[in-house]
Amino acid sequence: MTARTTRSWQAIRDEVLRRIHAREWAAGARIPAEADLAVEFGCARATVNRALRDLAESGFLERRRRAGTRVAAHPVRKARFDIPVIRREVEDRGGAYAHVLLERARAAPPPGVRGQMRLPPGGPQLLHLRSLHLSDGRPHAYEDRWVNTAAAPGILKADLARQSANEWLVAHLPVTGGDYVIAAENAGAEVAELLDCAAGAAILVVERLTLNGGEPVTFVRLHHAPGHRVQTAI
Amino acid sequence: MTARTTRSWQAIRDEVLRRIHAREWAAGARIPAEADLAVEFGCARATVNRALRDLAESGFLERRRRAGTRVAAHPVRKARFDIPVIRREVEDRGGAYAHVLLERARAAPPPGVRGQMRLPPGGPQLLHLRSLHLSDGRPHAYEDRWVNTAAAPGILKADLARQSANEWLVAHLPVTGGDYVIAAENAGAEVAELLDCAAGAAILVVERLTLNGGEPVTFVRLHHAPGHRVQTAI
DNA sequence: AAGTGGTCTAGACCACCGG
DNA sequence: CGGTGGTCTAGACCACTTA
Repeated sequence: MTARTTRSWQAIRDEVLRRIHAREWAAGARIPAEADLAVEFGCARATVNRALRDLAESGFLERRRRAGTRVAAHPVRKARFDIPVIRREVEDRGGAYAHVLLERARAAPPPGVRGQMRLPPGGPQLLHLRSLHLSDGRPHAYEDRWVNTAAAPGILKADLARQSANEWLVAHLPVTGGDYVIAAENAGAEVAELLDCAAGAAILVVERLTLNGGEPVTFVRLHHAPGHRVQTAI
Repeated sequence: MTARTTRSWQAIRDEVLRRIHAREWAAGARIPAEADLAVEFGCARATVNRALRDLAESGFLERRRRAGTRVAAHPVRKARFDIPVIRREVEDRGGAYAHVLLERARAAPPPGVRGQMRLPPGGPQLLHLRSLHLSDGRPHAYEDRWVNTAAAPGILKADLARQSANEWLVAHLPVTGGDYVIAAENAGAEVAELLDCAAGAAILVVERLTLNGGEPVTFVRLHHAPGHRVQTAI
């Protein structure tokens, strides 16, 4: 039924998007209220609301009570990408996954790490883990991780040579927030040897801080082997 | 009113999330149907639907008709980040923005670019643009862009020395999809000179393909100055 | 075939906040 | 103050998929 189709919230979303792109509704301008659009499209206001809410989430519209809905003046594209467990990242690319635990020690983190983890200076020691993730036996990523054992006491009893800290944490602790940073760095001598590449090679570095209810759980730096790409669809 | 609060969709979402994290509902297990939860929470099914739909979007639940709703076996964190116009990226960091158009020519793209743009071999020439984005007069990013003039004819008349191609395209053409890739590369001699850094320095490279209704519009490679970080909150 | 999520409706109340 | 979006309800029909 076309009549039904043109009343679906997706159809309304597409029509609104068309008007934005066609400049029928100019950037920054106010668009009709939900109630008016509902009359125009011959549907319930909730249906219009669903469509406009979706467009607002995508960054095309800005909505405020009383002030109404406006076409975003500076449409900011938003991209989403997944942060999988590394084992899955490797396996999804068709590689056989393995990992090697290089170091496991309780230690005081350098001030920079403590700051990144939002922990006060002079706090307790943390669990320091260094490991190598392999794809088909070749280095995929080198991981340097600090774990706040106060937030994850159980990890002290885990066999991290069998199950990587990455997977243990995902399986045992919820993540309520954190930070994610991507940068490029030249491989130092140690990283170059671990990743079996030339010193100075451009390395994609991912830093990740994860929080559980505001409490810092772990901070990890992942050095990916040269050529690694983070990809996402817009 | 607490009774009202506990019936809001956010409250239901939080309670469901709590049960997942508390293992009351195990990973991979099926959870009660919407109708049952609506009875338990004393609310309308639409309210439960809103909560569960939100959790599914966040990756905590997997929903399928008839099969029901399950706790995601491998919770995949999803991060969102903004793709702003470069001018805004610079200005948001407190820099004064400027840009320099280095080259503007019609040319045949190398096969790799044509492939990335999903254009057939031997097609028409494209508009090739190279420019430098500056922050407080210092290099911020070097841009190498190809524009499919068949999809954006108006750009041939634009004064791209005044308004960057980036902004012109955002202002004149909708974006319906594309690809986004982040990688690390060693600076070659040309890039090093343009970005005023040492040859071989690790450079964060962003490749972006944008489509308009399935038609390729532009493919751009952005080489960011050393030290650049792409950051997002999880 | 039937259970489940996806969506729509018509109406209602409310929170917010601009004029 | 009053208009606007945010949300909730009770009910309904439908699409999909699996048992």
